[in-house]
Amino acid sequence: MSDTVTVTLPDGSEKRAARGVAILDFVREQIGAGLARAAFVARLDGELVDLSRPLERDARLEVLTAKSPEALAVARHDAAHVLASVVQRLYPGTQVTIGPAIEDGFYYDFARAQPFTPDDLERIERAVAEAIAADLPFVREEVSLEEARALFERLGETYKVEIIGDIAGRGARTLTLYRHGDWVDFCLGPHGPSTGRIGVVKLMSVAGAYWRGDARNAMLQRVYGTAFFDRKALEAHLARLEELRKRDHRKLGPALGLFAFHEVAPGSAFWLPHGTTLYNLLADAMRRLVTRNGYQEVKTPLLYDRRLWEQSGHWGVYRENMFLVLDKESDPALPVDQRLTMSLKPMNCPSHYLIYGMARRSYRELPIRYFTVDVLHRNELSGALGGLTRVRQFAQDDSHIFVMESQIPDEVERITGLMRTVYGAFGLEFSLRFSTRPTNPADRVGDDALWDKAEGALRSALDRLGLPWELNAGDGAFYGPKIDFVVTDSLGRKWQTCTIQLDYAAPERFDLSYAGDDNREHRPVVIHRAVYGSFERFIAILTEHYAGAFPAWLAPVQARVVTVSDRFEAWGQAVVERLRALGYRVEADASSDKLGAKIRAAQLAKIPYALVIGEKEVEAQGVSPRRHGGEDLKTMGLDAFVELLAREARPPY
RNA sequence: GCCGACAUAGCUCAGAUGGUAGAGCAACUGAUUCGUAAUCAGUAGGUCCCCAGUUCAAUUCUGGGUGUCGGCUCCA
Repeated sequence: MSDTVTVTLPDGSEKRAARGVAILDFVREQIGAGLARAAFVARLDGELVDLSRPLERDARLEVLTAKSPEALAVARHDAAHVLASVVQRLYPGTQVTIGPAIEDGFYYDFARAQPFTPDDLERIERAVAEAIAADLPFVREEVSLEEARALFERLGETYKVEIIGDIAGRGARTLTLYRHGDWVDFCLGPHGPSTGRIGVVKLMSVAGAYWRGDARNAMLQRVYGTAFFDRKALEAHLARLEELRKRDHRKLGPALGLFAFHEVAPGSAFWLPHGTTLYNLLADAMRRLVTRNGYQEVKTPLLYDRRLWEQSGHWGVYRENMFLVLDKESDPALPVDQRLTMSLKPMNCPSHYLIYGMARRSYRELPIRYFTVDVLHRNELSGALGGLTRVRQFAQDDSHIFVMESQIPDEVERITGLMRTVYGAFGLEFSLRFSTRPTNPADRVGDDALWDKAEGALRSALDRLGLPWELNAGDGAFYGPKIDFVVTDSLGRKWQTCTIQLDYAAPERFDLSYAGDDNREHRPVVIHRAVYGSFERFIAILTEHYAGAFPAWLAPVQARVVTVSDRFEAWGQAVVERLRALGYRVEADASSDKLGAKIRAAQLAKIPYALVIGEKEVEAQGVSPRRHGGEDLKTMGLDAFVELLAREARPPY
């Protein structure tokens, strides 16, 4: 064996290195001292590794500095270790568990009877800063599982010992320890060179978290934090959080008169006049769109006998989430669960199956596409509720499409076209996620053969679309695999909204059929799909995406007339009436405020147009529109403005 | 549901070792008649989340409840 190895750098150049030399030494000697100082971690043949690792074989090497996002994730994991080390010093008896880097930061879960207080957090944060200032190197060591087990048993770290058991169960023979100072943890790594390289750490919050995320397990104390290589980046992150806070639909919604919540109906919104307008505009646009695409709107009952849910499978796997209703005519001596014989619908699907089954269907009718906007109820955990995004009552733009198997790819493509139309109209990017059968057989209906078929069909439809998608194994609905659309808003946040789900099980359960061209009965396949997802969630996303300043076609109030003084009220009123007569949503500011104050009020109400009316406008029988944001369009005749508004207020689909 | 924090005027927030509370904005009234992000003055507005308990006295302390917020595996 040669005593040198060949190292290929990202630019394609090759260098020879002594076998076994540490990456950092190689970089310093063969590339440059500057890069060696800036280096944080390395990527060796695609795998992130410590700079202290030796070069043992020919490999591709990439040096990552503080500029790379991967390095930041490593630094955050470093920060989690530092956090754990100071917590164990400050709070003896606290056990460590896991502490990964996550999007925007990291967390660490501690086993400790006493929760951390905000004061504790401050104290811990100071100690973390000291540990960073001490600039302790991270030292990697590989040990046998037995050694590791002995070490952590001696330290009394029962969770770590449990994890070692899992690792052993996966067939590993060794694991790696990382030390800084006198503190040790085992960890896949990699880590940065030393604590001093982490930069600045800020602890964000404390929270309870179940061990392994399972409510049957012990409650751990989770500390969330974030870390950045420099203070400016941290401040930019905090500024972004502040921007998110300002755009939060839970603040903007009530402030703009869109919706509100009341404690007597947790998880169910009250739609205020402005919000109802917005809701209806979205619903109307969707109705037009789907009608043009061959859908038929139907309305179905809200309350059903449990037999329906038993047939659909909901009673078995979804009952926890359903609102059950007591049958008052049932025998009071019976146990309560036997008297709860009705349920509010949590989904529209079974009712659409019933409609399908109400007539004999021919292959010539397919695809049959039912569309429903009905109120649905799902009993979410009280602690999981929040704003419009986690609610108990909502409505979907819900459809179930009955197709022949051969029609699946076309239909998926057609649905994707709807998604493009709608999301394009809002300037929302989306990506696709393919979710397959739930891992636990108890969480799904239908046998494996059906799942194989459904997953295969959806996958080939995906391939035909040619859009990039990622796999989300085990996250399918209980009745079928699905394609989720993940939307990215103006702040770069991702939201799961629309969905396409394939269902071979339901037609079996409901004995749905159609007469084929062979004059024999066949099973249709059901496609579940929603474009907005739920109106509630979609309006939350749009509110934050637009920061409450909706485009003219959606704005609850499209224009507000602001007069320079009340001498011009007559023409102001005439303008309001003319525009209203044409169907526009217009109001007047009749206060005795000065123009500047009225403009400010219109701006804060996020109304697309303030129509300034003074002497000039009365003479010209026109208005001077000022767009939200400040653009002054100068005086124009009322007809010219009507034309402008007509263009902008036209629904884009 | 579980862990933690929080709950004072429509909104944003002050406040008192336990002696029933204030500001700014908004609202209302009046004056002002004004040209693109705040005219001036006055008035009114409170079950200090709810229910118990302790106390001469509870918005404040204790207990229980409700709601909201941050979380509850992007698995060493």
